[in-house]
Amino acid sequence: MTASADLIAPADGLDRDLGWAIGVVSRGYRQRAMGAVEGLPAGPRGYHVLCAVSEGVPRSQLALARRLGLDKTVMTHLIDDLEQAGMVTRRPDPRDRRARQVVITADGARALVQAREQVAVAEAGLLAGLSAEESRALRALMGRVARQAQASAGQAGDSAASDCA
Amino acid sequence: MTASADLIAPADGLDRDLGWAIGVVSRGYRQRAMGAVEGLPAGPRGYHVLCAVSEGVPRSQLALARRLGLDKTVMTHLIDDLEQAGMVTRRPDPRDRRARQVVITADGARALVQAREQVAVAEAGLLAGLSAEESRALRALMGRVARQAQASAGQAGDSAASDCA
DNA sequence: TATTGTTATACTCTATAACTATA
DNA sequence: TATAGTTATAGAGTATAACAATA
Repeated sequence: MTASADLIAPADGLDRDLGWAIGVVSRGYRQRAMGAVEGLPAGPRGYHVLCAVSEGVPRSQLALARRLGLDKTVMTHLIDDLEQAGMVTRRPDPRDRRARQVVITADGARALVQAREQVAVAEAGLLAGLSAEESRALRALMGRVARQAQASAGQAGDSAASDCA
Repeated sequence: MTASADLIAPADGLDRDLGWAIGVVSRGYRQRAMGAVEGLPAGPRGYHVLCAVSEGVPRSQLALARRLGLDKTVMTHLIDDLEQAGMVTRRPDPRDRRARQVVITADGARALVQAREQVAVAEAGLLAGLSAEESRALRALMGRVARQAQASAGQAGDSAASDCA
């Protein structure tokens, strides 16, 4: 730095700039997570799609897009990549010939298990400065804020939130 | 796992997928903040630059970039936009003819005060589902994680973190 | 030789519109 | 008329390399 010494506030004044903290944490997570899901196509987003696909009954691309808060055009490309990598397959919905059900393959399930482990490691690294209790508190609070944010953003949200971990 | 029904966790299992929550919260914040800083150029990033510029002694563009964890090439464009809007000015550093000091103008200071108020409103909206104590806890925890993430990412970080709010 | 700042380039993520085939 | 999916396009955000001026 050029010269300074008199910063306006002490170090903990950052607590009040939530947006700044969110941006930094988000970038930090993305960097770590990108390494963790290296084996998957489309990076962290492909990982989350795979998570959603593996959740329960096969869903349409549109249902997946709504679940993840993404646009359907984005979902097309993500499914393209995952299908090309042999991790999911598209099959026609017998009850609606417009729709396609997306199902995970054995390879996809294997890759997902592996990715989950490495993502857990990456998350732990990100929260390394926090105690176990603080980590739990942060996860819970962020989860609540995220659910509310998604509910208020995309009104067509599904019932439950992602359980992927 | 192909067509199962046995989900691993109930709805609150999302607590464990921190990355997902971070992404949703980050997007939600950006949407709200973009409206809040509408009067500033370059959106939330211009706002944060203006925050950093107004902090203390004038700093060089490179110092600002390091402080915000951005690349110096990004900083060039951000300062361009802010200068064109009349909110900051570049002036030569008398002690280093390579460097330029970035200082805030009266217009910039006025715009920043106004933006801060609206950003506070946006943040409050994002955390509307949390109690006052929970909000404080989340801000504190996110701040700690952010400081550590920035410290481990850009080793050349400054001493203090942003106090902008 | 290293650093400050600029420019140019490319790649990713995101947003939008237009089109098809079904309903 | 509305919906599921695809394609194409344009805009941000980010990362990198190359360059000029100065240290």
